[in-house]
Amino acid sequence: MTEPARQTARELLGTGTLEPLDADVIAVKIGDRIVDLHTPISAEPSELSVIRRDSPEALEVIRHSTAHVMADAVQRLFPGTQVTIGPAIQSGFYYDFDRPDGPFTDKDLQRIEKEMRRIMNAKRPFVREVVSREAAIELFRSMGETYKVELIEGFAADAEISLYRHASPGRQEGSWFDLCSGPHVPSTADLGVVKLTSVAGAYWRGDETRPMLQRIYGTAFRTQEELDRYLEQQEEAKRRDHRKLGKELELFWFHEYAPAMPFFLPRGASVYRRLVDYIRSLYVRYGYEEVITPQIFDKRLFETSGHLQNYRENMYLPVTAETLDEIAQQEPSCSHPALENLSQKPMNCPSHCLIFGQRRRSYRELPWRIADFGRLHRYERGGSLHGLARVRSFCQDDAHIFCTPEQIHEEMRSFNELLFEVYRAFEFKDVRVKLALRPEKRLGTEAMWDAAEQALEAVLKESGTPYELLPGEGAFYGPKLEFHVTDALGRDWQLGTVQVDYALPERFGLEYVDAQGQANRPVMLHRAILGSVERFLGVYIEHCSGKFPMWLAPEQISLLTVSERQAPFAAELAQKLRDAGVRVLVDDSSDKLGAKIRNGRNLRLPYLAVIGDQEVEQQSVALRSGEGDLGSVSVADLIERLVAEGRPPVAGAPSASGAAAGARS
RNA sequence: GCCACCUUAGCUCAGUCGGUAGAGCAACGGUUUCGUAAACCGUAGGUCUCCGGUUCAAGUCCGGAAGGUGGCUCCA
Repeated sequence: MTEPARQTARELLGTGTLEPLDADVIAVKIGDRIVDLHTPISAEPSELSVIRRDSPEALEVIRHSTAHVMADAVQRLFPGTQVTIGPAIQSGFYYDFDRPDGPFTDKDLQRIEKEMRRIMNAKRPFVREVVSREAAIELFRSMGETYKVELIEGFAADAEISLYRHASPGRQEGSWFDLCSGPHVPSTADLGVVKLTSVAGAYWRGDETRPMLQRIYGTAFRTQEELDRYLEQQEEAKRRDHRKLGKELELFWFHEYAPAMPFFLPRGASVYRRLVDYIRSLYVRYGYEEVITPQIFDKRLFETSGHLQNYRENMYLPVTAETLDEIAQQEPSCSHPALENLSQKPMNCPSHCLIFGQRRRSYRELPWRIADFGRLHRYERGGSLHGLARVRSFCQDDAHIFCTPEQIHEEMRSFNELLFEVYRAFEFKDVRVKLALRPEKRLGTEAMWDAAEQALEAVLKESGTPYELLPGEGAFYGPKLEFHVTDALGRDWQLGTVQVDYALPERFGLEYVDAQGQANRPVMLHRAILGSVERFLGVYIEHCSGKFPMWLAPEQISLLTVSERQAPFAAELAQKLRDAGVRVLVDDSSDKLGAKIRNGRNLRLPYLAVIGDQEVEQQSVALRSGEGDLGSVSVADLIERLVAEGRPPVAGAPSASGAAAGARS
């Protein structure tokens, strides 16, 4: 900060070497960094690009400044409330407060919003000020802002500490200020429209051992039209919500007697089964075998695997009546060890280790890929449950690959190919890859973790896949590659995963005999493509808005009669279609045609076929799809068409997405 | 788990100041036999999530529980 060349962007822009400063300029960009007009920088004017109020980057700055105005309003209305942090986020902004009087109500939000408008209407400038570390700590301490003091104390020794002030009506110029690195708009006049959306508790620094703060979420846009468009998008997201569609389309259901454990109704079970069958069909090509394993195990299994030591809080520990009686006899106040004699499995890997160890294994058997669609139970905390996306009872398209260390690379490559073939088939385009590294609670040596993490990273680098690192997020037995997609509401969910594991084979003492007759330890890869079938279905329902493609739809077509006279023809045609393997409904109710079409459309059926006297006469149907009227189609053509379109992506002739991988196996 | 909010018919939702339960859709019965997004008439459907409290009286007010919804670092 002693560098003499430093000037603010406002000064640089004023020199005439760039575009002249006008009222629409709210910040500049240097490379990827957004810098406001208040902050001194050492840069040449040529390195700057101007951010105007209508540039996409401006929104972030506007929202951050709006968060400041909100904090100002809150402290005016609720004296004694401490401010903490308030960043701009993807869809708006939030600010966390410590309010001694407890949470904010919806009424409070309205008052705050009103106060914010008053402050914004005053149209006063933002001002940046640099202070020394000592002065900053002294300042915030004297104000009783203990969170800010804690923040400053955590900064690097050489960090520049800045305050941002803006004026609010009835106060001295610049009297409200906040510790902040910016960037901020030049003036409150540059802000747009604001809407406070919700309140929520949030732990200080996301740490549940720290105080619970009150978070207020809001969003801000340049214009009312933009805000309205955003609100409309939110409405659309709600219409696609899989929990809503699950109910409307009678796909699945929950009952409080089995919290977070879905019941799949006939229509949902139909889709579910087809999903699993599709994965099974791929396993044939990719060289997997399927096993079926028990549900409940003696606790010794999970002691061996380490689950009881590392995963206990997520496990269901079933108790039999007999066990309960024993407990009652031995220990009236109930003892834990007895309760843990049996465990519901939370993962399939331990039983697969048992199977591997069932007999002597040869190197000729490796890589050995065993798949399992067993039902798993995991106790998830109440607050994290969400429709089908996070449940306590589910099944994965799970498989474990036992192989030699040399085979890891090829197995990873082949899995990657399989996974993207599947994601392409479901038309998931924005898949994000994350590499989760060793967690605090873990098995195995550092050398094992080094090797495993490197193996995963190598495949990513080789294929040129962009990825993000997640330190500390790996499974307790190995690092993970995670494949993430976004739901209709913008939430991020992990679907597929692949994990390299040296630890479990070690704990189970697994061995294979190599070509020299020596015993060797295999490596184990844990992998899933859909991840949990439940979650996948939930995310996919939102992805396709409940309009399942032909091969997944519970019913592929509904035959709609115009009047009673066509009922025999419809019944006859339905039977022909069923004989050809088509899933068909008949609507020969006394509803009028318009109502039948409406009902069929609301069910998101791929096809509707209208049958009136004319169609009976011509042995045809008047076909329509989600897109609209497709005209008259003969019975023979209809059957052919539905059968062809109803095939899953890889069952018969390879589709565009299946062709590349079809060469393998 | 923690913070806030929600829970009334199968679904979506009304229910005023505390005075004893309503609509639409769906279901069922009947009438209608109809040509591209909702025909008409009628019937039935309720432990107002559960437990407790206040009150002459509770869907409504208070406390607790269960289930659900949003959120719990995208770091000043």
